[in-house]
Amino acid sequence: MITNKNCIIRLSRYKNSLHRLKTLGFVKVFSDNLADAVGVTSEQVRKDFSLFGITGNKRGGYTVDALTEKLNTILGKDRVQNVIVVGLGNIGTALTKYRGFEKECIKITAAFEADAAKCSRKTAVPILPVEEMPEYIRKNSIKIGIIAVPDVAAQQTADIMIGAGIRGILNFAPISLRCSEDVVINNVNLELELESVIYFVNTMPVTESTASK
Amino acid sequence: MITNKNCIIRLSRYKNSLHRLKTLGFVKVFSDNLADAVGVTSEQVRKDFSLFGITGNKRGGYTVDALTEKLNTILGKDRVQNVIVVGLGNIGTALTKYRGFEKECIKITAAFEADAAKCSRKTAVPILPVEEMPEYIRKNSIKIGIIAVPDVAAQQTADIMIGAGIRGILNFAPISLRCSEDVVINNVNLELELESVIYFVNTMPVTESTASK
DNA sequence: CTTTTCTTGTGATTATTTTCACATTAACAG
DNA sequence: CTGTTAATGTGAAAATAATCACAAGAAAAG
Ligand SMILES: NC(=O)c1ccc[n+]([C@@H]2O[C@H](COP(=O)([O-])OP(=O)(O)OC[C@H]3O[C@@H](n4cnc5c(N)ncnc54)[C@H](O)[C@@H]3O)[C@@H](O)[C@H]2O)c1
Ligand SMILES: NC(=O)c1ccc[n+]([C@@H]2O[C@H](COP(=O)([O-])OP(=O)(O)OC[C@H]3O[C@@H](n4cnc5c(N)ncnc54)[C@H](O)[C@@H]3O)[C@@H](O)[C@H]2O)c1
Repeated sequence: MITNKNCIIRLSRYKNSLHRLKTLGFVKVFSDNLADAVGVTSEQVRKDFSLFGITGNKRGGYTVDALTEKLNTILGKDRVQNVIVVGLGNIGTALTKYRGFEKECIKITAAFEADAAKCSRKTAVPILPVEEMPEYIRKNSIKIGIIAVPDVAAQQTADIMIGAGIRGILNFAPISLRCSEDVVINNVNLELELESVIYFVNTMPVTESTASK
Repeated sequence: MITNKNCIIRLSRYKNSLHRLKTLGFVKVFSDNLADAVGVTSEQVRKDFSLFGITGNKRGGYTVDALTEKLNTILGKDRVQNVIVVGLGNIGTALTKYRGFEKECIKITAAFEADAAKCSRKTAVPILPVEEMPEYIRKNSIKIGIIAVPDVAAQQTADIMIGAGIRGILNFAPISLRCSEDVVINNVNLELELESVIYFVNTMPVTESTASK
């Protein structure tokens, strides 16, 4: 089984690039084209494909449509993936309003809030009281959830979600969630991402091209 | 020079954990404590410290205050880091409103928008016309910027930012930005992060503890 | 039909990151 | 003061990931 997250992320990027290449009129692509589009080497592209048994034509490259379909199947984009959001603050709202998920077969079916004043069943994505979450997860067999609650509430929220059947979590709270091995947790810590940029900028040697600016 | 991003992210995590441990009354910590808090091994903690010349006491561990200070210095948290945001839509607004950056010495000093209707010099963080951005960057020696504009505008925005002196970018647009080697780009692609969770959930074998749910 | 050209697919190699294993030493107990 | 214990610090080893190098085969050219 492939456990390399970077590899999966690259597959997603290839898929996105393919989409752009198709709109440019490409019918076939070479590993070079994808490599350039994504910013990796062509060997990396072929190696990634090789891991998933994706084959092309010697000298003929890959058919855009066939490749797209294979990638979509691998990435679960052949069917709609239902996702819930917990915590309708700044981040939760941004995600819920974002229209870009639809075309990726990701559907935010409901949001859950502790603050009753923010709840409403009339919005495009219903905002429900967090107490209803476990039942909702069970009834709708939801497997993926996004945590956008304050850090102090995050672990408890995760426990409830997992208890109800959630198997994968995208977590925006700046803490390391603890859970059993069979649940996937992907932590997106924006402060850390920014801090890492800051570190590298402060550390990087000043070169000719940046010195005078 | 350390180029391992994961290592820098771990340093940030250690720093955050230290803060929590201190509020719990810890004066000294062992590599074990930090390892547990962050979810890595204690060897990893010591190895990371070793790379930066951080030393503790045999049998005595590390003094919380001294360690915090060293980490803060390495991570550039000994002084305020000024950052700008470009694109005041869903994500840009969420980041600009977020109060958690302050305590991390990260200050969003201004936001820039193409839509004049969204601009205002009276908000807590001024929202300025994007035309003013290059001048602002130069005048205030801004080195770090966040891109939260639609994908089609992202590369152009990056070019303008870099041209004016920006050295590091946190990019939320779902495209691979191209730039010279001496600029740090950290791409946060939320769709990809979610897709990777979806992939692993769909792929992971169903175990005893998850089967019945 | 034969040769040349171009691109895939992958084993081998190299590089990077993590883990192991243990020498070292400070603190403590007796 | 001496032995024991519990931690650090770091080379060596292992695991993981990326790159290299090239055989193989399809398409195009001659
Ligand atoms: N906004 C950002 O730019 C940003 C940046 C970095 C990290 N984060 C992190 O992301 C998370 C969300 O940030 P935010 O700015 O959206 O916060 P926020 O305070 O705006 O929103 C949190 C929301 O969660 C709700 N909530 C609280 N407890 C809950 C519970 N138990 N169940 C359901 N809902 C609950 C609150 O009512 C609120 O609406 C936080 O952990 C924050 O640290 C946010
Ligand atoms: N919101 C999300 O949850 C989410 C999720 C995944 C990816 N993204 C990506 O993040 C980026 C921002 O997303 P969003 O939802 O905030 O979009 P949005 O459309 O809400 O906001 C974009 C903002 O940028 C402004 N803008 C456009 N061109 C500009 C320019 N050249 N200079 C300055 N400002 C400009 C627009 O006026 C708008 O206010 C997009 O690239 C999107 O694909 C967002």
